[in-house]
Amino acid sequence: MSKSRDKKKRYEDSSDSDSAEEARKKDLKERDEFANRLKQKDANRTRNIVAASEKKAYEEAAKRLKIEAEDRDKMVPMLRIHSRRKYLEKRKDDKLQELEADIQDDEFLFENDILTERERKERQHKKELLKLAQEHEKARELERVQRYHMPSDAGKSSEYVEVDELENMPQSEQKKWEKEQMASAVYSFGAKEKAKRDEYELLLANQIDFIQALKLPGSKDKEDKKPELTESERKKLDIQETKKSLPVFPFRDDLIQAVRDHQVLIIEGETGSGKTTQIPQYLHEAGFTDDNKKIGCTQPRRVAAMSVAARVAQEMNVKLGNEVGYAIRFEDCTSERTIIKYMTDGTLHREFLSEPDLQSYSVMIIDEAHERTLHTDILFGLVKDIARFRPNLKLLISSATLDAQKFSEFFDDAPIFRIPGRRFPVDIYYTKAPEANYVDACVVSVLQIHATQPLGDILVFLTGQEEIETCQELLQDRVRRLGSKLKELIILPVYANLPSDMQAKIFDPTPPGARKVVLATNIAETSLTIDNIIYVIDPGFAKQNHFNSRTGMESLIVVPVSKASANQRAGRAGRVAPGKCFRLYTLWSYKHELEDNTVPEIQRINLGNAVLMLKALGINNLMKFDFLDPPPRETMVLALEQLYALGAFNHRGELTALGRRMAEFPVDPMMAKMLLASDKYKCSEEAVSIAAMLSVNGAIFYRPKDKIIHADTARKNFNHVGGDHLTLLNVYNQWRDSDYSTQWCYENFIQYRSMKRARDVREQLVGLMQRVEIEMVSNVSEVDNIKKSIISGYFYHVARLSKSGSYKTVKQNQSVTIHPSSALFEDLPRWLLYHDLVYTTKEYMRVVMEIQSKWLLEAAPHYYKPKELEDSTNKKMPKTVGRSTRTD
DNA sequence: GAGCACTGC
Repeated sequence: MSKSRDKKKRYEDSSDSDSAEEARKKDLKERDEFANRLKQKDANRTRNIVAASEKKAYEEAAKRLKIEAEDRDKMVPMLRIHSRRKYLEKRKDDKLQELEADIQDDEFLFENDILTERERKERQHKKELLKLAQEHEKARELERVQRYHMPSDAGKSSEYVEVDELENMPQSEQKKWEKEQMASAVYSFGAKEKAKRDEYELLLANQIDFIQALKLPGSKDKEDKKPELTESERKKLDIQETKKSLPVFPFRDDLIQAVRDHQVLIIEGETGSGKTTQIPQYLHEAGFTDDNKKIGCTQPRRVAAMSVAARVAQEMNVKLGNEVGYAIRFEDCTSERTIIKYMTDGTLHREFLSEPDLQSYSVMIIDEAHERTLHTDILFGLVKDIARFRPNLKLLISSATLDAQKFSEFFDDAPIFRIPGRRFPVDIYYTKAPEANYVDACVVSVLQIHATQPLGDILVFLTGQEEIETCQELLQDRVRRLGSKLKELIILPVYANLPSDMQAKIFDPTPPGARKVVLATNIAETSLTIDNIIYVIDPGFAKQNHFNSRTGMESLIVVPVSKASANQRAGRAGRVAPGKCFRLYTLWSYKHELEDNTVPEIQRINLGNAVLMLKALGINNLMKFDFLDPPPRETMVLALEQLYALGAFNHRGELTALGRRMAEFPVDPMMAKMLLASDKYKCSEEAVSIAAMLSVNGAIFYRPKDKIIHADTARKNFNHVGGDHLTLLNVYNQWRDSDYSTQWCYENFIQYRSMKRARDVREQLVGLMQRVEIEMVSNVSEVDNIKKSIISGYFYHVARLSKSGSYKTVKQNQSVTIHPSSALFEDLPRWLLYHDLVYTTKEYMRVVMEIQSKWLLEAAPHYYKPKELEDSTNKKMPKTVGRSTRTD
């Protein structure tokens, strides 16, 4: 800690002369001039993109929604059965140790600091997490697998322990319904199990307080009366009928009035209420789009923004992209005529840079606010601020039930407007004792449901690809052994990295008499909605990314889910009919061990880019920015410190001309700096390609289990002596020379989907380079120049080989290792630049390249002092290290 | 000698 204080002092010492003051003034002037030029550009830019590129946008949207690249099918990784479990086990142990160490570090390093309430809570949360995980392990060691059983016949219902809340429940109808459900469930035990039957009990908890489905008014009569309607007329009528049948419809007039009366309104509504599609239309009909103003609505996901916009355009009988449009990254499907605009939250966040007061909007709706993405969290603070000086701007914050009160308080006690949803009740079952091994428990549960419960598809939530594949294997094996005793069971995996055509299989209708089991990651919690799911199995775990601002290291840990998340999962069973959710943990765990809500993203990630953006929007004191839940102070300090070191801020904390340019790029500040520095080194084409390749996280090289040797050989052909950055450049350039061929990717074990994405990112970056007035020039042969522009951004990420033969990061003195996938894995250059640090089995540097220490002085003279970069290992390297050092 | 939950600009 004292180290960082020294650092700060040093910055100040180096910049307090008169000439520095003048330079500062000049820089600020330049910055403002640049900002003005950008404004001018934006004003001149015609917004009528649709007219020119409507067809293209349509095609692209269709393509994106459609399944991508057929030949990815061939690249599907073969099932990785062996040693997967072992690997998982090993990693879990490591993660546990890491968490433990983290807590110890915390307590040691910050022992004497006065903790804020939040910091104290965070520490407490970590401790509880560790305790939980350890207990989970203990239960496993016991190997006494106790499983819950399916509901038996009604006569035996006294066998089930009723939970207190059930008794408190006022509606006896619920109870009655429940009994009926129990009666309909038939459970038959195997002969062997029958003896044990009495040992088991099912813990039956209360029903989630879901709102009973509203009845759809029958539209059939009316149709019969008017058989002479044309197809399109009937379609129109159907749309009107559907609109009227939505739960939000009866609230139309009250809602419009409430928006008129209040500037900020919190909309509390379950999914399926129709709020996302209807509210913007109501407000449009009520005249909120007069005077050329727009209604905006943000969504956390691209697909949602696109599909909702398409739906609303259809309902309003207009062409998508005209009156109703959407804007997402790489695609702007709006025009000057657009009055209802759907967009992703990140897009609106970016839009703030060119329109900081949202002047063109009369209403802004922030939908799905309870998901608490980084972008919505920042938008909260921004729109709250704007609302103060734009009294005619209406804000609607729409959220699921639990958070509404919190949002209301944040927005100065804004009124809450409640809209019922349309969802069927879901019975929740808990296990009596903690499950020892939840993958096994999932398999057993699936089979029990399949054997005893009425038909209906099953959704199982697991943490990742590995687990899903293990579970799939186990299930297939068991089903095969049971042979024809059971009905057909179709087992389908789904996770984000699965090729889209494989993903699409989960949407195929289940054949009559069969049952579908979908093994999914969190992707099925919000992003994908699968129809006909009646049963949900929830082990209660998920993977979560954590950023440690002290070490700058990221790690992915399996953690218990939150109550909100568990309820969201359960809700997936009640979309088409009453459902059942089997939780593989106890009611006690649910009540006492699960957090109410998932830790918001803003508290878990590196904030470099977010901080730069806010600064570019003129928010000067970020420590006082109005966050709904503020990020950890340390993360904030690290971000500010890095931005200062990069030259985005001057010593007074003001945004510099460089910083203003950096903010234009939707990338990490270090990468933005690298891109801007490429101008000086005349290699902007190369820098942009490298940046694009780095932006698709590590999913470039394809390495199927059965073709490891081929894949590795193919990969080595791309290796560049200069390091992994240049290897990536090689891959991109060769792909480009192949005319972006899919066949080329297949032959070279490269993932086509990732390359396509890199190309999209690259195109966008090139556009932005032109926007910040940088010429695109290519200079592939000048490798040192390319490296120098990378160093200009990433000088913070440097490690040096120590005497002991291991690497230490220069600033944090953290022990790190070259990742085995690196081209330099067997090489041990004295100075290394790494792209990122990730903790998996060890502390790894991913994507590294060799550098010369004198380049560091050139790139960041304010940051490194010559003394710091003296080689303490000037003599020969220890023999054990082997060949080394081509440095300096 | 390796492991990528999920979004998004």
